[in-house]
Amino acid sequence: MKGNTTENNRQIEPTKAELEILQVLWEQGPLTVRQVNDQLNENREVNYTSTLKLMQIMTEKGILTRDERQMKHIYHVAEKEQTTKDFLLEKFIDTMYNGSASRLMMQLMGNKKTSKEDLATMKELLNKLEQK
Amino acid sequence: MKGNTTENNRQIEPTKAELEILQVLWEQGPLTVRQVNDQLNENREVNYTSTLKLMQIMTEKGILTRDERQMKHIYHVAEKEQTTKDFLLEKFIDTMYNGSASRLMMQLMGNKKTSKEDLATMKELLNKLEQK
DNA sequence: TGTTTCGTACGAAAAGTTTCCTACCTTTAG
DNA sequence: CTAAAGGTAGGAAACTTTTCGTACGAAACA
Repeated sequence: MKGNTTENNRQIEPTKAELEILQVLWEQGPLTVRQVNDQLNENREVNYTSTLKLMQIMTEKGILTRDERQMKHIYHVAEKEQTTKDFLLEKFIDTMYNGSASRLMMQLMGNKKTSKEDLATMKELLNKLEQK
Repeated sequence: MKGNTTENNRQIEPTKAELEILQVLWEQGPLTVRQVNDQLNENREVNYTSTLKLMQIMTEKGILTRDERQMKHIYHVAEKEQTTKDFLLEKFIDTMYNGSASRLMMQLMGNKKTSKEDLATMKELLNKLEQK
């Protein structure tokens, strides 16, 4: 009931572990499994074949594509980073703030972790936007 | 490695289904399982005992507490709504925007789904904040 | 050339999450 | 008093996600 052939145009929601891999690829561009795995191992211990398997699955799902011309396959992210992030942000706002971006904004401003610099930057951005 | 006795002060991350239940309780205040289940069934079919089980698990985990004085137990959210949302938002910003709130902001402004009203509201909020 | 190292593929175990069946108790209606 | 309705508890099945063992081929190197 998930991967049917007729309606495959819907964004795929990456799992937690998949998102970790996406983050690495977003930051560092197309990489081999070895490179991704090394990167992941900076944070936590992961077996090479675990990362490999996950990236294979992601390729099946269409989240990644790969260049197989060399033995060391090179993996690319299929969608644009922005597209995926837009989708995830939207979903987050929907479930957490009933779809209201300004409600998220309010939360952000009340949050102790949001720095003054962040707030200043936001203001600047809004001003620039207004001038358009 | 999860529910040890010494270090239990860390925020618990609700699963997807758990979040659904939290949303109902956040909106409607303390409720019985029946009430929560009815609410969930407005969106999708869920068996009563599934909801019950989930809420029992959430109680074990400390996400919910319950008043057992009546046969129909009444479930409360243990943490303040804001506390949990702060936590989840922070985690989201960490994984998606490297911890930078203003980067999220930028994304928000570029997003087609963010309405003009939202942007206006945000600006207003920032102005108010500045005056303090 | 033989052996060690590094790569992919695949299946299945392990872990995590969600769903629901069954048992049994309490309350309510007849 | 009895039957039906509605409640909790617990275990196990079903599904999803994550991890890794094993097999096997290609490349590097002694």
